[in-house]
Amino acid sequence: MTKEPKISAPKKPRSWKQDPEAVKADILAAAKVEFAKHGLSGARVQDIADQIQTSKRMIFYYFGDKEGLYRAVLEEVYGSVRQAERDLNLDGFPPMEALRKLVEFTFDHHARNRDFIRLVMIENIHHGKHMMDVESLMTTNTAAITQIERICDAGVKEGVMRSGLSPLMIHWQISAMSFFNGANQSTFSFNFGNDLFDEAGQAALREQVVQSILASVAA
Amino acid sequence: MTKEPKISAPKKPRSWKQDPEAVKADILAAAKVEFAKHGLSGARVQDIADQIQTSKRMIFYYFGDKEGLYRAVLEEVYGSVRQAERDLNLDGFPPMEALRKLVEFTFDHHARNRDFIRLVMIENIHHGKHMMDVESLMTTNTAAITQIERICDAGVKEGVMRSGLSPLMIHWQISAMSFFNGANQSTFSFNFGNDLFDEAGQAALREQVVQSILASVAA
DNA sequence: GTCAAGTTTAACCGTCCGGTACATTTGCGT
DNA sequence: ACGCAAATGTACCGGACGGTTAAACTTGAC
Repeated sequence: MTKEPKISAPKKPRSWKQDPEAVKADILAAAKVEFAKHGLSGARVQDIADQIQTSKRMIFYYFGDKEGLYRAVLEEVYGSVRQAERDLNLDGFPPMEALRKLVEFTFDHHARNRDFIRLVMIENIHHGKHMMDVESLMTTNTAAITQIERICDAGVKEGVMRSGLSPLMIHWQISAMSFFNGANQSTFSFNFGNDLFDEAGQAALREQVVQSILASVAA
Repeated sequence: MTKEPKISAPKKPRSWKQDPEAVKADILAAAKVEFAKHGLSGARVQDIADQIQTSKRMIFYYFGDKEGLYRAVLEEVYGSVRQAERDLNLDGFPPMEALRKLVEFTFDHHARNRDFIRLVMIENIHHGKHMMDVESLMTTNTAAITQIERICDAGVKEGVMRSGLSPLMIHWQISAMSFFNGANQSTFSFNFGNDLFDEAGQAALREQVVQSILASVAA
């Protein structure tokens, strides 16, 4: 009842063999959960080690210190989000439909990845100072913006969207609402009730977000 | 250069007189800043005491423990926000204009109160568990919603707004964007550049938020 | 078989920090 | 003046926690 160890997928036998990559992956996965749950200072290195079949020592061995581990987690989660944005291809659809799909995708993606949201919240608490030290994140994230840019260009050309739209602002708006939905659920529902967060409420909210974005770009 | 003590406004002389209310207020003000800066586990009780003319001892004397102090801070900041929402009166204005003013007020209010935003972020990290223990916050916050409800009713009656609008969702949307603007500035600007956060960018963003809300309620 | 590099363990250390014990001072009522 | 309770100062404790030490084990190259 008290222990539920192991996270690693079945890879190498690894009973007592050396398999550093798997150990690192296990640590990273457990750390992601633990940092998302408790924040940087709130997370306990010992607790992370306890989650999996390894020792605290190994965490420092592979990641240097607690902040190094935290940075590795950031790198991983942001990397996969950027990848997801690159993979999303909406070029075949008419502009308004493409934009709708993009909003829905973003909304759903945030709803599905609460750990990501929490890690971003935590990083913002720290003024983004740790992600600044992650080399792979130093490049500006262009994929998400150019995606919207293409949609807008097409939309304007077809006469269904206003001209002079700012793809960056549109992305900001979509992110804002998708993010807030997960990030502030606790305090919002405490203050205003839980109606927006059951299944029906979330569906309505999602559609409302879509509508307001579409309405604000329509010609 | 190293010390900048005292926060208390000029009240009682309080050179070495007892003035518990002022001490409590000082502690609360310093704690608000410190918790907003570093989070619950990240904040140091000693640091809070160092900010003002008091000792760590007094903090535990008046607030019991660290979490008690944190709860007191939550109570104070949420209380003043709710008060601000109650004080805002837009009844004299035409519906669309009233809604515009409400959005602008909310956006600006969040921009001005970064400490509040950060404390709410922190409380959400903790799943809102501490605010649940604050009695004065146990009542649902109705003022903000009924305000919007009145505007919507008037708007529908005048034929300038759609019927079937959800005041709760509108409030959610306004909050989402106003909140995100302050909350995620660090990570957003790191990922997508700083254009939205200089003076011109903020003005444009504010207007964009207004426009998208108005567009989504328009008849 | 030997050796070095990589990997893992268990025990440990120093410090930070929330919280407390206890003495002391202050203001007020009488 | 005196007593008493509220308020404050000082010194300290105990445990948690990030990080380290030193030695052992595993593996593969030669």
